[in-house]
Amino acid sequence: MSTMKEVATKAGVSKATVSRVLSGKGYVSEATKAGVYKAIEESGYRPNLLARNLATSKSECIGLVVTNTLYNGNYFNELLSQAAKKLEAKGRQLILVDGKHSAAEEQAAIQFLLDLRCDAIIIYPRFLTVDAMDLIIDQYKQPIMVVNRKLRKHQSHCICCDHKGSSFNATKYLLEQGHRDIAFITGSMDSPTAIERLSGYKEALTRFNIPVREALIAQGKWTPTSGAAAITALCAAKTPFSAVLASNDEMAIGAMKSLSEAGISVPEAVSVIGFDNIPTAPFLKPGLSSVKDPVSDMINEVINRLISMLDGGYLSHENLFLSELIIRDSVSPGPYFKPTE
Amino acid sequence: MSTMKEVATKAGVSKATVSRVLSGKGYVSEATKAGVYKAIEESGYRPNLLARNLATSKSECIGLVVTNTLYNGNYFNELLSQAAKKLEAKGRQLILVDGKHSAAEEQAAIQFLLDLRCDAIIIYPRFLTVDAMDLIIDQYKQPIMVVNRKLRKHQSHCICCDHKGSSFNATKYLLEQGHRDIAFITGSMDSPTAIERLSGYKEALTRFNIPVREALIAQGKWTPTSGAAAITALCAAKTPFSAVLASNDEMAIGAMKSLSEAGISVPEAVSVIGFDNIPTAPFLKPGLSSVKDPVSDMINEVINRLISMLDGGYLSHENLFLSELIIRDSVSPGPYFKPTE
DNA sequence: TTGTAAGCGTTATCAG
DNA sequence: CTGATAACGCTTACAA
Repeated sequence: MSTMKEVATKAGVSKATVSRVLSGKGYVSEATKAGVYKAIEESGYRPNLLARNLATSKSECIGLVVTNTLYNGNYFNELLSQAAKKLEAKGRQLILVDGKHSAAEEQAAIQFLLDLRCDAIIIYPRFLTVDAMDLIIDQYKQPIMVVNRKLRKHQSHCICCDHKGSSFNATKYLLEQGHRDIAFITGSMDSPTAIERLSGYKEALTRFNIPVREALIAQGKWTPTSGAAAITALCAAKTPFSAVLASNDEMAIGAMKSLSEAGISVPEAVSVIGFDNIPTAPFLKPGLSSVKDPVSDMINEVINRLISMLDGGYLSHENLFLSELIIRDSVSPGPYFKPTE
Repeated sequence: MSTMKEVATKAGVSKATVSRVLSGKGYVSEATKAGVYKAIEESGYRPNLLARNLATSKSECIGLVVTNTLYNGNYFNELLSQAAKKLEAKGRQLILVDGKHSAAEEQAAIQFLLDLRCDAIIIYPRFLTVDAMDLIIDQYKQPIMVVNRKLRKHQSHCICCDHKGSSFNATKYLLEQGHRDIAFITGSMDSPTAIERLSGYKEALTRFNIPVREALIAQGKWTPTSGAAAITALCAAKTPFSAVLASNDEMAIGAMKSLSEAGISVPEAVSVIGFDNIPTAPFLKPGLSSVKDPVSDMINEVINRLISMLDGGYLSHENLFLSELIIRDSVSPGPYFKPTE
């Protein structure tokens, strides 16, 4: 592949002139400009970004780090496509790299992006602690934003969804409809999101003076299969429930399947609410109610903030986003599943 | 951030020695090695990948180009997570870049990766023609593999799924079950995949001496909503059908919803088959049959081939993959929807 | 308006 | 075993 030097000699000018033509910086006469373009055409020249970025210490691209274990599910899709579209509109390239399976690898992925001199970085962390991230942000000058985790030190470098609040609201809604026996399916408990959602559920019960019963809480692992299994476990526990709050839509879908196989109709006998709002969920029959996670809004905010750090512009300070409850079918406290009858 | 030179002076050696220690190439005495490591620790040194890659013309990473309009749906998730996991196992980084909205931008994304000196590139094209891609492969020395498109010239640089064959098989299956009035929901017709699936359907009908009726073919756009709309259109056309073949699962799900809202039970009255096998599909009630697209197998093959081009190793030559038909509920020719009765 | 030359941070080839 | 030194391809003062 031909280099700038070759273009230069072919056009009968110096490298510097070619560089000027390409970057649009500095004065170049129209005549030589034309000559340079011609030479570029003829030689099929392509700039070497490594060299360019090395010389300038920039790259016009923004990195995103996500663990490959999260490369599934609607949440990730929403995150990725929003980020890409928004950045496309801002004229920058998004590059996604894999955070793999450990804090060390997640850290390495960030380093990789940093070492590539990405202009800015977005982290959707899975293994790194908030302290580790605070440290990284301290260490490097590139703007870094963290999604879905509340940093201790660099508060303006993170955006969170108030999972606890959303979960609280969903539970409160069910309580207000008259439900008193509400089962809960957790996510993987090594995830902060799962923990927050569980605590929102517990807090709402407490607020309504309803005891938290462990028999009504089943462990899930975010997947449809685990949601189905949770229902099986719940039924086996012989504690009646009239509603189920699942920590995500995939598990809610699995739960619905399991319920209907057990001969329990949804939503007549039991109301099911999930989180995240996957695109096919509204098409389930019977309808699944859902709590819509505001990923797109969060990503928008993240990118706006990154761009303003880069360009220096308006900086909003909204840090915490709340989910929106979407009720698709009537959620009633009606006659419910009583395995002990 | 400190450079290699700083580390070198701090350790009292030359840059070259530090480089040797880091790369493990060449002999370095244990004593100096230790000194270098100590200096690295103390200075928090990080290698500059731009410089390294510029000097070596490699990057230990593999690029993937996909248009952001495809950053949704299960197919993409499967593609991405397989690629990441497989590459993780092979010790390389996957980096995804956005092909955006046109052939030019798709081309630019490839150039970007090439210019970053990615070791190899995987393209899941949306806008580029096969000829354009054949040309690119000619032009650059980096190994490039194209997924889901049959190249004219570089046959060993592409992997395809036989969408026509799969669709043919699914239709054939329905025909063998006794179905004679099979409706078809297409994907977006600007996509080769959509065209192939439609032609497989038509060919199967023809093979069974059944006329292709346009009234039984509805246009979809890959989304659940468009699948639902297609059913509405089909019903409005007043042509009875006993089975529906939808060009993907999302549309099949939408179709099922629409059917049941119209009071038509699935699968008793109508059998529905989709393509691609999304994770929540098995949890739908009633069950959705599906044709599983072998994305993971294809990606595996792509990466194996890429790695062998890079390392020089065994090179298989399987080019064409066929989907697997997954029947989840009985597909019977039973009494069916007769809007004209 | 254009050319020269000094970086950018590595690697790699030679000598020593 | 280690140190100079020349690349790698581009940008950017500084001169001319």
